[in-house]
Amino acid sequence: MTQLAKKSKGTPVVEAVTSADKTFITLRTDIVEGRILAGAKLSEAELSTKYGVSRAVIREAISRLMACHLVERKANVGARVVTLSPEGLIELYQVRESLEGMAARLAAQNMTSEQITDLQSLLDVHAQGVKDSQSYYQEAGDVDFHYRIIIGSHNSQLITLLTEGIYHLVRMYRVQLGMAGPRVTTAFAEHQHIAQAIANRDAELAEILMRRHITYSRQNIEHKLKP
Amino acid sequence: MTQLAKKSKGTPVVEAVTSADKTFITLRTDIVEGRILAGAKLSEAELSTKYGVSRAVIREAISRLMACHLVERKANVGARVVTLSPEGLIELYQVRESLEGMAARLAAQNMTSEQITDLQSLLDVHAQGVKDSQSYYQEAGDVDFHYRIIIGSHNSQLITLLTEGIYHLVRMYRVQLGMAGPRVTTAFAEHQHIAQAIANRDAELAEILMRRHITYSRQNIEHKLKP
DNA sequence: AACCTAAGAATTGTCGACAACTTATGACTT
DNA sequence: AAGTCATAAGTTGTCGACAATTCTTAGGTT
Repeated sequence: MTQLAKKSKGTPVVEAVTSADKTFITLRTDIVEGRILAGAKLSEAELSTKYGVSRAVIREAISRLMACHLVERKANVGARVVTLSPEGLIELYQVRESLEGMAARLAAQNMTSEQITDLQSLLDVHAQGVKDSQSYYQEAGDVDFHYRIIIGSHNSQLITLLTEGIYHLVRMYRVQLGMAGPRVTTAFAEHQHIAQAIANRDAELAEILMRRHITYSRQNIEHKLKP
Repeated sequence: MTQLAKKSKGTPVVEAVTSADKTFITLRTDIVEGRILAGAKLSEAELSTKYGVSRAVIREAISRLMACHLVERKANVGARVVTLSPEGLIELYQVRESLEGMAARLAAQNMTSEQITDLQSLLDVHAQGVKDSQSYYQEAGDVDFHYRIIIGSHNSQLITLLTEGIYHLVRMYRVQLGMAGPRVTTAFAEHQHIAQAIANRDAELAEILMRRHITYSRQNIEHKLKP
């Protein structure tokens, strides 16, 4: 009886979690946070003994990592963590600029007023963090801000694309290439302007500001990479 | 010896093809072209006997279909072809508008002059097809036009996202929702303008025209869906 | 020494069987 | 009759073994 959490009769409280799920999550965080390096080989036998599960489970987990574009696999050769190039990170930011720009536009149109007030109160909390310069929480806060706008777009295709795919990739690139978190202080002001545009339901402006915000981040990265 | 095609010594001419590869491709075309209907269950045992392979192969193929967002799977329940809603198709077109708009902009900057002349000669061929109104080839031609611009963006993240993911989804939605191919005659003129902007290396205009082009397609679909 | 060849080792792909879970069936209670 | 519960049947998840392929290494040839 591994499935404990059920309502008395009807639907389960949480989705069923297989050991492949857990292995996938574990591997994903290990890759994203750099404990498994870029280009590293994912040996099925090795991982199998390490996590105490069969190779089938490992293969399942690797399949999902491939779906996230975090690893690549060649037939009869094996799976490797994707190798990172500075150009690849730039390309990713171009995609982000486009998609998150649209997310901001749709968010201005589709966010509920409750979601908007939540977004603004989130920024109030961040304002305090900026003063105290708690860089760790600012990294998480940045993710959180963008995440809420993505969700606020109410476009499920877009949400899936960004939250299940691109975001993990961006985080991995940042860690692997030794980038610190986002530009803290300046970025915060940009966040405020974006939130204001959304609150005003100004879709065009929200898109422009978000694109510019991400463009700045990209340029910031380009500058660090090619001094 | 299933791997025939090798050079005398070095790298194989074609990538190795596993039976999971073939099963995946077969299932994908069956789904995209509507031979397996939306919402249909993909029973592992059934497919296993149908294609004469083990369940492991079927599971591998289904994993890749999930990566394309063509099927969804719940743990201990099974995989189903994604169910289609008109809203979902609209959402997809919003994503396309954003991504292909960027593709056009990048193509104007990055396409080689050879790629550009190829693109223009493709349109010359299409011009003939429009006269003869060969609707089948125009469907393929539309795909081909967009495909070349995507490739011309030279952004590998974007290329993967569109060609391995979104395009198959769009085709499936179109078939399932009984949409005919794209708006033939008017769309052709739009293609010509986009190609011209790219040839002129006018990135901004190329993006605007492409976004407008896809917006028109979306509105065309919205009109057909809600009369 | 460099290069090709062939056997051996190691890894991935595929298979069939069993375990765990979900759904369907039917008896039992109120 | 409706609902609950237990059992049965069917499906998916996991496992270990074998087959097919790739990589390694030792040997021989020029």
